[in-house]
Amino acid sequence: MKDHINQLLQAAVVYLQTQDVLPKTLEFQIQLTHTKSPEHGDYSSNIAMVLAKASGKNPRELAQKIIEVIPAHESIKKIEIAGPGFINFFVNESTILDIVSGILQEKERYGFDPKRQSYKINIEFVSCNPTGPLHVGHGRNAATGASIANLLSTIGFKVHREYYVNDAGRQMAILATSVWLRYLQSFGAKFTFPSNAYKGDYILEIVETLKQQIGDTFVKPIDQVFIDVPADFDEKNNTGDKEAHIDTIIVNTQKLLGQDNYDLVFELTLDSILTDIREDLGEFGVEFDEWFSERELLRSGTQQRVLEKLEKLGYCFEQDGAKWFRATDFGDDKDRVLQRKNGQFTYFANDVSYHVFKYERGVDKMIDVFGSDHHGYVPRMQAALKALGYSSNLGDILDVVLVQFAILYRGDTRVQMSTRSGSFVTLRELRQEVGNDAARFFYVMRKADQHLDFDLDLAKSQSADNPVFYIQYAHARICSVFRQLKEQNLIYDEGAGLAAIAQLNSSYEQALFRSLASYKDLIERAALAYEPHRLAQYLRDLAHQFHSYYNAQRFILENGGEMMQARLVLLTAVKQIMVNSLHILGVTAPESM
RNA sequence: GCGCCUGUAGCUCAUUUGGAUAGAGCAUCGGCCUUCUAAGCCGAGGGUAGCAGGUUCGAAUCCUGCCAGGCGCACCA
Repeated sequence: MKDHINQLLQAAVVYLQTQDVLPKTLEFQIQLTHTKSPEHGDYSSNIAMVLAKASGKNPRELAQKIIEVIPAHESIKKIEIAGPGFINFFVNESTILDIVSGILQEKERYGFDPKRQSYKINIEFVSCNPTGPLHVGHGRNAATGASIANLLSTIGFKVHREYYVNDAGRQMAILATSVWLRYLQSFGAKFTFPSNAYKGDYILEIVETLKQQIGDTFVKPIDQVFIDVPADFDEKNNTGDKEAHIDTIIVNTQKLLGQDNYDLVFELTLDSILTDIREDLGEFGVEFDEWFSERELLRSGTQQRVLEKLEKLGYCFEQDGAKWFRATDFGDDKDRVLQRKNGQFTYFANDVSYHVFKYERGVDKMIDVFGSDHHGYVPRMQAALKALGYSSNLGDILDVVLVQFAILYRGDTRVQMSTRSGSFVTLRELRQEVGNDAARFFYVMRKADQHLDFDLDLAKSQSADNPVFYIQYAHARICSVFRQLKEQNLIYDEGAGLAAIAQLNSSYEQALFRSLASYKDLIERAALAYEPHRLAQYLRDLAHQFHSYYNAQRFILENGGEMMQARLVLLTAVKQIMVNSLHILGVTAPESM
């Protein structure tokens, strides 16, 4: 319907151009929106106001001209000029019928546009270092990324969900070493645990697994571990170097264990943490198509290839023995090192190659979901891809979604999170406390780049204050109506309901129709803007409209008949849209509560 | 110092990418259950959109300058 009105307007303006009412050279774009209020009709366009100046007419006058050349159409009831020059379209009942029957037929696929299937979108999210369990910050990234991915695939795009596993690098070496040090402690070794090592309880669990496999065979004398190790950082005296301290211990660890045994500890540690993360996310309803390993990337040697390509293009230079990328040529505020003077590639170089990897798989769009503390990193990444000449017909080849951290509250008091002590609030703890549904919903109900106050008490509360329960309750009530229907041995006749749908003309029903009519448009906008919070907002509104309707009118009528069937049809459509929306957000739709 | 983000009702936030009278929830006050789940509904009060300019038919939204807060400015990852 919307497309149709769009075409009518387009044709009208072009026609006026041929009649010299409007300049022929004029470029314009029709804007058509769902209206906020019923008195403004169903769709509204501002085109007359936009073109008023160029036509030399006042907006209302021009609007009148446009309306005059729009041919009569069966599905448009009337067209009005309102306010400063809006053109408002009122559609008739057949449009409502189209929308409702469309929802009933297409069900969970409603809103899916097959034309988009040829577009491949790669979305990378969570991607946190496998050095420990996910905490509540990662949870928001996971919920946001998953919801965006669901939105995009719901409207038709081919979506590839990917987790980049940072399993190379120094942090992983520190982790594996931490495990071995705890292992030694468990056999009675006495020493001060390095300040920069990982101290979480999960390390102890990994140690237990390790011991089951290898017993005490990896035990080495503790004094050898600390041979030639520089002093650790001392907070009191502000002396020592925690980085040099741990790095030397890592070297000693590898020497004492030998490569094979060290690898065994490393792999076991990595595997155990990745398994945990995978399970955690799985339970949270977040699935990935691919877990891409950084080590695989390094083995592929792509960095060298990327470096050569950038060099050939003339975007590299050498300085102080290192190879640099001229990022400032592409809008970054500093040039960036790709290869250090010791020959090692930087994390940035690896990340560029990773994106090259993704691009070469044949994607039309890459999306990265980052914590917003990484925002400084975005310009250099985009600069590199621009330099490599990557483009897309979906706009920029890389879009970055920045996700702000969630701040946990228990009522009014802020829950302190500290990674330093090794104890923090994990995603798993959060899920256990408030449940998956509340967590998924709360994470995305605010704009991603906005700080989120996550109130644990509220998320747990089973009351009106809690938007998740409010929405789920609406769904459960609809299910309950149909249960009652069955108990009373009444039949739901969809055909009869659809035929009688024009009888639904109360303000409650009209409001619900308007919401249903705008759903498609809403998920498209939410998907393309990467803004799942809009859907959360929509759901709350839809639930509210339903609850009002529920309180005002009865659905199961004593004499049954067309009116009852028509209302049941409306409820079925509302229920379907609720289920679809909740599914996108990863929230369940319970049939009873 | 430079860069990015944010500032909307007492609180937490929306505002369909510049549209019509800036809307929800919480909190406060007042009503509605012998009828499909009261985990609900209806009503009331509450606003100079940080401040000051500018752009235009029209600004919370775009531009400039201040003020306040957050984050980032590594041959770390």
